[in-house]
Amino acid sequence: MKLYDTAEGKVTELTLRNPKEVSMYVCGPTVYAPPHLGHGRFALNFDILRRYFLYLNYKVIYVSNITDIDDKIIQRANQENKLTNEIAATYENKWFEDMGKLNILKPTYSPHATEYIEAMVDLIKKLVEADYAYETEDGIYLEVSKIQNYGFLSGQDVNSLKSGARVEINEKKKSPLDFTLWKLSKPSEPSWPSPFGMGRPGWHTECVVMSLQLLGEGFDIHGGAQDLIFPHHENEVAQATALSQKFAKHWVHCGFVTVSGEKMSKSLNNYTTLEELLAFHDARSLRLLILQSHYRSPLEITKETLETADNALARLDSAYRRFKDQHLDLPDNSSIKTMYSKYFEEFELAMNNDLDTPKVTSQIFNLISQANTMADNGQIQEGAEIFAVTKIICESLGLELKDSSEELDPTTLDLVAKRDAARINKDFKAADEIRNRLALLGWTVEDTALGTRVHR
RNA sequence: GGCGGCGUGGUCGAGUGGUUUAGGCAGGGGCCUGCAAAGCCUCGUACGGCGGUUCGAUUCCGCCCGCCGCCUCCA
Repeated sequence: MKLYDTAEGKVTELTLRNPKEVSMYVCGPTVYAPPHLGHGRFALNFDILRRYFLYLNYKVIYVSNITDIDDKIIQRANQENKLTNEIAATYENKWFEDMGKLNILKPTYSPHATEYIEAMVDLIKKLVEADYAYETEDGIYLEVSKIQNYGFLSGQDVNSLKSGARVEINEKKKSPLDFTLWKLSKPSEPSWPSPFGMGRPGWHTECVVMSLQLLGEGFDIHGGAQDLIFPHHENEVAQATALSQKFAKHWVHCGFVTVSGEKMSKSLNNYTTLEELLAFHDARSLRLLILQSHYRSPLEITKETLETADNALARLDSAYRRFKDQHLDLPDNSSIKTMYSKYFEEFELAMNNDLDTPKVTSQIFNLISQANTMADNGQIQEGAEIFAVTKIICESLGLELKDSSEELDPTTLDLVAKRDAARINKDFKAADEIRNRLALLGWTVEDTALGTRVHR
């Protein structure tokens, strides 16, 4: 399988530490606010990658951290007059609630920063002892100039980094590029003991410690969104390098969600929360929309693009209803895979090419057309089998198809029955009136050879 | 200033050195249907600009224009 590797700047063959197992670390959220579409995208992109490994029968160890202590959490706690751990708990719950709605698999491990403080202190101690870190009046810093190859991940030349481009330079540091390992706390702030004084760990230290501890040296994939490449991931590498620890083998970064061409972010205040989106759209539409574009490209997520995805999804669901109603005896999934191996080969070929999910969605819609055409021509069984292929592919990407008529309530069922009766009596006026009523209730009626079908 | 990326038909969004098309959505026409819905068939010939390489470039190279990202916390 080929994946783009940020460090190499090109698509390369993915090699695994252990041939049957994939170890991946994906930087998780800092829990101080509800997740927005940008979070949804990266979580979905990496969920899709993970599920594809599962489809290929790899064992996947998926680690994604929860940053539950940092400046923003403290700030939020102060604003709301709450404890930092209350804020963290609230938004961690919100995170997993929304992730659940998006059908994102839970990480194998979700380590919390606050559970790894001792290990972080140990790492910082080693860095200080090895003379890679120094102390100032407000904390411990890593001295970047001592790191060989600093900048290799992000392709940055240390000398040409424009320090202080948009932020004030901290005069206490030896170099503006040096970054915090341990931040000494002010009296009112949450703090943990360390040989350097009471304080809290720097963000970049968290991820190195937790990834190496849970996955071990030389783990396979480290992921995140593109804004983490520099300095966050570069700084993680720097710490591992300083301690001669083998770090991630392969770096995967996904693109941003954009709003009118600009990055969606908290600071630009142009974001939409996942909750807001889910109030008006099927969560599956977001997944489909994300599958239809490449994970490294910027993606506009708007009312219009989501409505488009809603409609496209309806096409998939409608095929699902159609073949489900036939009540056919279909071969099991593994037989389907054998019988229609060429479609699965096509699927894998696309996915193996740096996750070409847009090509896969194109394949999915072509298969749907093929299945429908067959069924229209009386080849119901073959059509249903082709549809089964499609369904397996969709589900392997976390896209579940469903029949909304399963949610029918008795009142609606009664209306449907009355309309059927009217139609049998050729009382089309009455039948159409009922159909209009159903439409007002949000139900669309389909009269099919197998009876009346109603769906959202 | 350094590094990285983008500019595709009404729209979203892939991809590719050339013969036949990504795909979705929207739209036109048709079949089917009591009418619809769903489905099927069908129509629309696009790749920012200027050069270069080539038998041939949207696809490679150079330059230019426009846009965006990172160099601060950021998914």
